[in-house]
Amino acid sequence: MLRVTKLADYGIVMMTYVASRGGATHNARDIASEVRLPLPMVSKVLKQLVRGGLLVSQRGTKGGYGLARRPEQITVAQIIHALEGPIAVTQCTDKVRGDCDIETKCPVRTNWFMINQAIHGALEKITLAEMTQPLRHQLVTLIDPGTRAEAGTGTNLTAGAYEQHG
Amino acid sequence: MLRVTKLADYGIVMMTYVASRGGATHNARDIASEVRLPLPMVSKVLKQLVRGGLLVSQRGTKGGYGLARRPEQITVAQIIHALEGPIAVTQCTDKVRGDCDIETKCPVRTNWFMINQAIHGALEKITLAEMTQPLRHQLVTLIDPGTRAEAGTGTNLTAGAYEQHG
DNA sequence: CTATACAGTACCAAAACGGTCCGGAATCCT
DNA sequence: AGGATTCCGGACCGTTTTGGTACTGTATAG
Ligand code: FES
Ligand code: FES
Repeated sequence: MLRVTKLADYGIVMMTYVASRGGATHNARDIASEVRLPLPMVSKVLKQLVRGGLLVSQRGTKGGYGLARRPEQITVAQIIHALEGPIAVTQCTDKVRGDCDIETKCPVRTNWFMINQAIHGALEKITLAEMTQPLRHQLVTLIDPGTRAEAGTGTNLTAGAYEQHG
Repeated sequence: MLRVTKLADYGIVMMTYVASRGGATHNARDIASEVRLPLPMVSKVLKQLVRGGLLVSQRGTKGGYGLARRPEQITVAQIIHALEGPIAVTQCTDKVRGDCDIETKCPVRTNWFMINQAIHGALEKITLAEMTQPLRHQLVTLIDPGTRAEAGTGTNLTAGAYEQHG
């Protein structure tokens, strides 16, 4: 699965909606009806996004929510982080010590750490500005194929722009 | 979070252990004591790995588990798939139709799909052979920086205002 | 025939998820 | 000032998933 929670999913949809409407402020009710989600849920997500510093809120009659900064400065990683905490593929990648029982014996810890870093770095590079339109840049491979072996199983992306280096 | 379940985590540790010991067969009890996990859990994971076609099993007195193919042919993505189903970051990336309620209105569907593909492709490229030793190849970027917009060298989170309010 | 070791499945507690609700607090309008 | 509007901070709760265990059955070596 490797799931992201629905909260984060909703959050990204909502952020995308706000971003697509320029910088104007929208209240929760409008957003809810626009993205077709129940108001309480939308409200909850918006609150967390404010806490995460991605939106700014204005109370009162003409209140609402607006982006905290330019869409180019808001990344998918930040949204996920705001809604479900730090990105950590396993429980052992983030902690420094003592959490995992088999830690010392574990031969894959460092590997997970690097995989995690890579995924995080990837999500960090996708901005809201890019989400408002279908991604047109190429998604390329994550791993430097220095040690490719013969793992030539198919199902690759059509990695056209693939920069080989080293 | 973007978590992988503990089952998959255990599975990778166990697969790595078996791979590091060449192709010999190991029984569940040995593996359990070696990776320091309770036997029933280890047994459960191993069974699922067999069903997923990653291990082969031999019953009887001298039975045990062994790799189904060479470590270079076994990928992290395959292990995750065997233990927790197809990799799908959101619920809407995998299904073809009708699952999501806001589907038609959703502007980020295709983007999620590509992100998902990229992550899957990444995990598909990490083999067991590489997991047995600390990754020495470089993890590189996931996104082709062709259409970078003006995201610039940023990561400047404290960019301050972006005053959009009236 | 018997001990060993995997296979399948059912079961259960605890945690996380998804969603709702309500009493405040700030802001605007009259 | 007073009320209407809108966000804020929680608590709350049913359902699903996760993490882990147990038990019965089947194949195999000796
Ligand atoms: S499983 Fe926890 S450190 Fe490897
Ligand atoms: S959230 Fe389901 S299709 Fe976009």
